[in-house]
Amino acid sequence: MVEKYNLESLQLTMRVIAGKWKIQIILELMKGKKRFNELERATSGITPKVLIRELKDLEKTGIVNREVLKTALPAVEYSLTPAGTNLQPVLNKMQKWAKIQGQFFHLKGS
Amino acid sequence: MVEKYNLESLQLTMRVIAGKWKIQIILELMKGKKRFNELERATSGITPKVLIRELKDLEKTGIVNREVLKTALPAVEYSLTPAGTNLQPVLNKMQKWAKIQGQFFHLKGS
DNA sequence: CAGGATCCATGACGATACTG
DNA sequence: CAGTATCGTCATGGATCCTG
Repeated sequence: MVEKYNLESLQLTMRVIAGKWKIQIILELMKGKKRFNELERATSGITPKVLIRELKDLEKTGIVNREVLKTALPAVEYSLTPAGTNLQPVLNKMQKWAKIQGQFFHLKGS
Repeated sequence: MVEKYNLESLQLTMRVIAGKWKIQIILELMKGKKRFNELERATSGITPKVLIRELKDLEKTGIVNREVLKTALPAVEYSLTPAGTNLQPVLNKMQKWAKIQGQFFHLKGS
């Protein structure tokens, strides 16, 4: 069945989870709350600057939640908002599609 | 239910349909075969160079099909491959998600 | 520990002009 | 009509170093 699409919201949705890091972070947070440095280690190779920017982006778009813990040392925990967990069906479909396309689907054979 | 995700294929899927033009083109082609200049008019504001590049990208990733017609004047028709039409469930879920997030979801309130 | 500043590389996207 | 060529801009991501 063909639905009625809103181009803008589709593009917005893409922007919100596209890029090199955002899905990685989201997948990581789907496992549960994570501290900043846990995320830093989990997404190997990311620099603090980029991680911060990505997290702020995800915060702005309502996908992750930021919580400052009142512990001895500064600590911050990130977690998914409902909007974030609602992304699962989207990712499921994407995953399914990729699996179906299989090996004849690969970028930059150029 | 949480599925097992493959990060790389998720990112690949995103890359394949992300950007300013690709979804527009795909949505247009979901209506049926289109000639080059039809696409050019449908995606208002695009320049030939960019449209070509986007179409080639979509061809490379197996999403669109390019067919040269043997008419008096040079004519080319583009259409979706099965892989292309298979994107519908993905877009449906994205659309649904965007709708649920509603107004409190907007980029760059910064 | 969490986050910021600065500088830099690259690729996406754009404008204009031109051609088989 | 369906492309190409050339040039330019800007956002994303990266490296390194610094700080409340």
